[in-house]
Amino acid sequence: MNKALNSTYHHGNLKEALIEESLKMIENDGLESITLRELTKRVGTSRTALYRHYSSKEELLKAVIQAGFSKLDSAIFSNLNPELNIQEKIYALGKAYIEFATNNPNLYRMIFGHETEKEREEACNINEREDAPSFHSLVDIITQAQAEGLIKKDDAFMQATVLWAMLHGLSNLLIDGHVHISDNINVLYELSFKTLIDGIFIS
Amino acid sequence: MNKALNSTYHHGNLKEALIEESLKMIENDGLESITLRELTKRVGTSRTALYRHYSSKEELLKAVIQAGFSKLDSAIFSNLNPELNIQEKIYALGKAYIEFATNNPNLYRMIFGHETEKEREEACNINEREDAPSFHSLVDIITQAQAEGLIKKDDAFMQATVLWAMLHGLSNLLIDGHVHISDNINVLYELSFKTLIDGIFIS
DNA sequence: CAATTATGTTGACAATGTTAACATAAAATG
DNA sequence: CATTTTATGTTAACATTGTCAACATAATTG
Repeated sequence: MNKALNSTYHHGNLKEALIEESLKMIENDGLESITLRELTKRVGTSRTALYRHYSSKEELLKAVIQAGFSKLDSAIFSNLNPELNIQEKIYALGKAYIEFATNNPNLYRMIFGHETEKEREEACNINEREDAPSFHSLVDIITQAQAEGLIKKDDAFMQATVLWAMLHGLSNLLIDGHVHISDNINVLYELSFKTLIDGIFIS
Repeated sequence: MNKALNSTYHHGNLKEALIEESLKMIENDGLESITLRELTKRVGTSRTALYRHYSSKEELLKAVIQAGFSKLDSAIFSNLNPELNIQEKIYALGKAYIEFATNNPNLYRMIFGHETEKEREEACNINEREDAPSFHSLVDIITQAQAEGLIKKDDAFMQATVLWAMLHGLSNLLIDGHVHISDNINVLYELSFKTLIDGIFIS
């Protein structure tokens, strides 16, 4: 920032600035609003300066997605009170997840929805993705809960996936306007969590 | 089709043909592959002919989305064996849902993921959307199940949403490559359904 | 048949991502 | 320190794309 006032032929930290500005634009006006010309204008460089740091727009957006995942991760886990018991932890974590999605709808949609065909194919070939480090934490929590006899003994990875699917689905339905219960999000989440505990069916 | 060989200044059923071809292109090469020039070339008209039927590309895609939802609806409900009991019905319906998504990933992603900002805002103002007529059927099934004492008495709309969220989340995770269990989809679905019945937690 | 409407075509334009050629600063090297 | 190399930024140009205006042709209506 100390260079901001000088005559700066070199920006200084263009690479990071592009991501920061992209995040802002995405959340303010949606992914569509990101055009290289507008983005670089806001950052204060010429339109093509970013090609020194990213080989294409796609590549830049990939980096933005990674940054977005980091934000999601930290939103979920950084404020997690360690004194909670496991059930409370999962409850809080799920709630934080959905709150992140509804508070940052454009970003959430982007990080989960914007993969190129190529990337998707790659993704299917690679067995370990670092998409969601938080997912591994979730598996750990569930494993621990199983050990403590709180959660049914089953494939913890699968159980984590079921939980994630519920949160992901709920988030998407909410932010894409398929469910209209703006003031009842809590009620919906409560029921979801209750379902996770007991199911919907009467057994 | 009888006009296909004539010198056809007028296409005949361009409006529908555009949707059909769009659906093909989406499923073969993804939404990105749809460019008006390519689309109209395939259909056999000039680039701008479609403006006599749709006011913009967006408007055309909206129609495609509607067609996509119809396909989803019919995939879920048209093959639903009426002799199944309610639990089996919900199981079958959920399975059909996920199979549709995994068999038509690009289309599924599109119908749920491609809303303009404007549309989203509209969506939030309108209380009744005809997105998912199937959703209403689902609410009905759940209501009926409640009456028969099979499902816990709670807000059926909310319960349907929870179920939908699970299916939607599962579908998205699978088709976007966030979960890598290509051959274990059934196992994952089984666990999801079991969770719906009994929950994950030990109570 | 004449006139009106519906539908299709052609040429042009602005916006966008990208590349090539050039410019300038910073870093490395002697 | 001087020079060379590398990193970073700029400008001009291009192909692609969605869209529009003006024109052309068919279908429909009177």
